[in-house]
Amino acid sequence: MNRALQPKHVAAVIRYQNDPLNALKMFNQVKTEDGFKHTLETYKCMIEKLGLHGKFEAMEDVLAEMRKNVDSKMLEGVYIGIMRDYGRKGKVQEAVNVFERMDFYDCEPSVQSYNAIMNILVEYGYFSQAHKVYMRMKDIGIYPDVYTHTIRMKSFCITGRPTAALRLLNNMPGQGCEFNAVSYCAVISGFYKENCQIEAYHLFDEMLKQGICPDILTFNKLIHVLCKKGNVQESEKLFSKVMKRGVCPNLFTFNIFIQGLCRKGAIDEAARLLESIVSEGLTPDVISYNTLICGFCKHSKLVEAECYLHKMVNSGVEPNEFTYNTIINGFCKAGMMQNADKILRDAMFKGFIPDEFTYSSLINGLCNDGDMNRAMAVFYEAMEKGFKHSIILYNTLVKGLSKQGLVLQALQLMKDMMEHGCSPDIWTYNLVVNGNGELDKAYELFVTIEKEYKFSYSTAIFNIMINAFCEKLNVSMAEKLFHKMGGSDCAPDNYTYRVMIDSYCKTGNIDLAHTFLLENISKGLVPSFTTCGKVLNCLCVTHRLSEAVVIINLMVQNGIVPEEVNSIFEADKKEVAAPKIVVEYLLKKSHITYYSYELLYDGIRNRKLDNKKFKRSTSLVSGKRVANHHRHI
DNA sequence: TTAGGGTTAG
Repeated sequence: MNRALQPKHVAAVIRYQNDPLNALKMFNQVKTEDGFKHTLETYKCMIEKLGLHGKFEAMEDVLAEMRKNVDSKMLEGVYIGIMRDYGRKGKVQEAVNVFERMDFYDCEPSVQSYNAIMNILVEYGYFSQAHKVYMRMKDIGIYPDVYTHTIRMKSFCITGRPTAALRLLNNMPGQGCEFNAVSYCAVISGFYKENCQIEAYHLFDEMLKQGICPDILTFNKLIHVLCKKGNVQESEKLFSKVMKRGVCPNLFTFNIFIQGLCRKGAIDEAARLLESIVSEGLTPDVISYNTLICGFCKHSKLVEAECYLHKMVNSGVEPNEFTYNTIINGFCKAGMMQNADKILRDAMFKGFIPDEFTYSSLINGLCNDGDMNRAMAVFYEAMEKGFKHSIILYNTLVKGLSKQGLVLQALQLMKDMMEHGCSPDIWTYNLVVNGNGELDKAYELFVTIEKEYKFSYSTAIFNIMINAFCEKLNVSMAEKLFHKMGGSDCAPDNYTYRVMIDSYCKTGNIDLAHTFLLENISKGLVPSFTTCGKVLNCLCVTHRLSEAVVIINLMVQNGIVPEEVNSIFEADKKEVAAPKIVVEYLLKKSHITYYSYELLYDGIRNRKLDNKKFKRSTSLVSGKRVANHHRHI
């Protein structure tokens, strides 16, 4: 009979079923149908549906069953999909596990799988792990493709090194990969992110001149970087260029521009742009309105925000939870709690269920109003509604209590949260300790927390305190804490050193600034150019030139150099040029004064180089910088 | 759906 159930029908039903567990029920039921067997297609559909909805346990069960019935070699696509699902939900370890077990289950990962896991690692900031995957892939003999390179460029851009990304881009053709608009735009947005507008625009131009033009999707990503900074002008400049090449804006493009105008503070212009969308043959959607409403709220134009809430409803666009939360938060921030309440009630009448965002806005607003009783009531309501592990809700109330000077209650809340299995984070400590702005009490409190509540301290918590004292130029208290760190298990990190060195420079204690910088470097931490520059200025002003030159050389030895040094491949040239380049770079970026620059420039030239010491160090320059960078992650 | 698109809270 030809009427038998076919896999493609089953797959279609799974796809159209909204509830993943209902789909699973059906999936299991059809197994009992006479003569029916699940295929790669039906398994894949089922796994995709469960993964998309985060039903990972059920998904793993189906996967285990699939392994018994489908040839392992065919499963790479399924594994990649599962990695993506885990990645989307932030389950990075689970994604890695899937990747690591592919071999075991007799499915050899190809470049696609390597790319997939590398991308997840980079997205979540595990740069050194991503690099290890890359190295392993090369060791095995798999060739990286244009995706691999783009992911690596993205990793460099996220870590603020667009020049390194550019070098990668330029090397691609030599490795048998043609670059495309996506790889170009990754580097261009990397430069924009770092405010290197000239370099970015130059590269954009170069791309177009080569006949490579981004499609609207790639272009949108690029201008989103700019618009998030409120740089609409530059976005428009790029926009007119691609328009000439036949690229058409879509609704995403408009929404990105609306966001840019709002960020820039040109809300009325943003509103006009929204109105003009229709004349382009498109229709503003809920995100267009939400973005604009958010803009009005951020600029305290609550009347206009509410006006657009009504406008969207009248145009047939249904507000969603973003809309309500945005406008409720707007009213709460403005101290208009009654208005917030009215919107909330109307929204709930229409079926809106308050979530974490709503509760935190309300608690924040009530605290600012000084209405602690209601704030607590809303907080406990949220706890009952199932937000027991919400660090943000705890922090919101901790902030409120601390600001009102109710520090003991804030501490009690901190204790409660720990008892509920929710660990306080840096925000919590910061709020409790600095919340009421009375620093003299803060130290006592710090000690109290330690003794009475037996909280385990971390470097980050010490840093909060040290920074607070340094900001008030109370260096002796900061020192006291710094030494306390040595007595506990919390090692000072780069941030601790930066803060300490900064305040020594500010208060004119050059000896200690100098000592701390040397200690910082000797511990293998990498101080920033800014920090080095500050100490160098102090040393130069007091004519301690030889000590300053030693620091420049230490910077070179430890890879604290601008990118261009790494592009010098000949060791001899590098030896001579690196200190000079460092000094010039420090001046260019205004880390040192012109006075210091002149002294240092001569100092370097006149100093006889200790060749042995130098030779040993320069070969480490590029490698060490990367290693240090990874250590911070 | 292997790299590349828009909105909310401490």
